[in-house]
Amino acid sequence: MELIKRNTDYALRALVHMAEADNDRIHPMGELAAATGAPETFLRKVVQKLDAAGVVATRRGRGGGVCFQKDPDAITVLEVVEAVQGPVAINKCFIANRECDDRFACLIRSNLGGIQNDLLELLRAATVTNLARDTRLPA
Amino acid sequence: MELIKRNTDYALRALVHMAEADNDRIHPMGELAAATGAPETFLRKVVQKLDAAGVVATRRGRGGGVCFQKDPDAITVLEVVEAVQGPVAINKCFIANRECDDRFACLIRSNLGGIQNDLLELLRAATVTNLARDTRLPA
DNA sequence: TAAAAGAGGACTAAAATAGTCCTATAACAG
DNA sequence: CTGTTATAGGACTATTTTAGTCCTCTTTTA
Repeated sequence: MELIKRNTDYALRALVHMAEADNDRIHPMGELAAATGAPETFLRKVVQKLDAAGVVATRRGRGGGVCFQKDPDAITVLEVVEAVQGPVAINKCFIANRECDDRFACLIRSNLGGIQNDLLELLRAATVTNLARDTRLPA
Repeated sequence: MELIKRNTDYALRALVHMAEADNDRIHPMGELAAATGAPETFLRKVVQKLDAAGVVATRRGRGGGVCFQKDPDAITVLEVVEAVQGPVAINKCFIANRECDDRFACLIRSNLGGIQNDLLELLRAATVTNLARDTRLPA
């Protein structure tokens, strides 16, 4: 099981690519597709979600494309994952704080709830800028 | 996205149910299916994996069923998840330490690697006994 | 006003998840 | 030594999620 699906992976790649550009220029989809290795039509959908979440802004027409709407410093991995994949949970019962319908779901709540919180905290601690910095270092 | 799929959920429920029994008796599949709400034929498969992983032992024939092979104190959530669902990873590139084929996968490695480790650590910290204890407490 | 670019919806393909079913094998009671 | 109760295990099916495509529409600007 992977926490990060392909769409989020593409999103992170695209954001890191953008963060690595010296200036905060606008990046056409075609460029992002080439840089990330994602099919352009698919990446479009991913970027639309980042747009909806206020992470990036897009412009149509000639000279259009994608640029940051938030400072890459302030964009967390959790934010990207949630924007692109939807909510992250340790178990179904945690999504949107849905009420549990039996005691077993609540067993999950009581103890695994801590794990859930810690996991989200981990994902909140990493930002696009972190990732971009690391990428520039030698392997 | 849920970290814990239905099969693991059933496994945890069954193990907690077993841990709650006063004696370490043998539990027939039918009993476990009733206690967990899982379809018996499906639960069978799940338990087989727990057996293969050395978490429980099973006996066939009259009076047969399932019992702990390891102390429930020593059975971690990570162990159960891995036994039933397979490896847990933050991204594909982490499964079985597979080599990355491009720098983006390695971007994921360098920074998200820490998250991966922390996540596994979280799952290692919770045991079946923990879950069973919590379940007995009032909501 | 035509070319370049993203928006958005409907659609399809592939893979993972969740289960079912059927036959075989083991253990034990009588 | 055989019938009954129980798990083993493989093949199969259904459902859902993930991944991707395609086509038409709108926006932008040279």
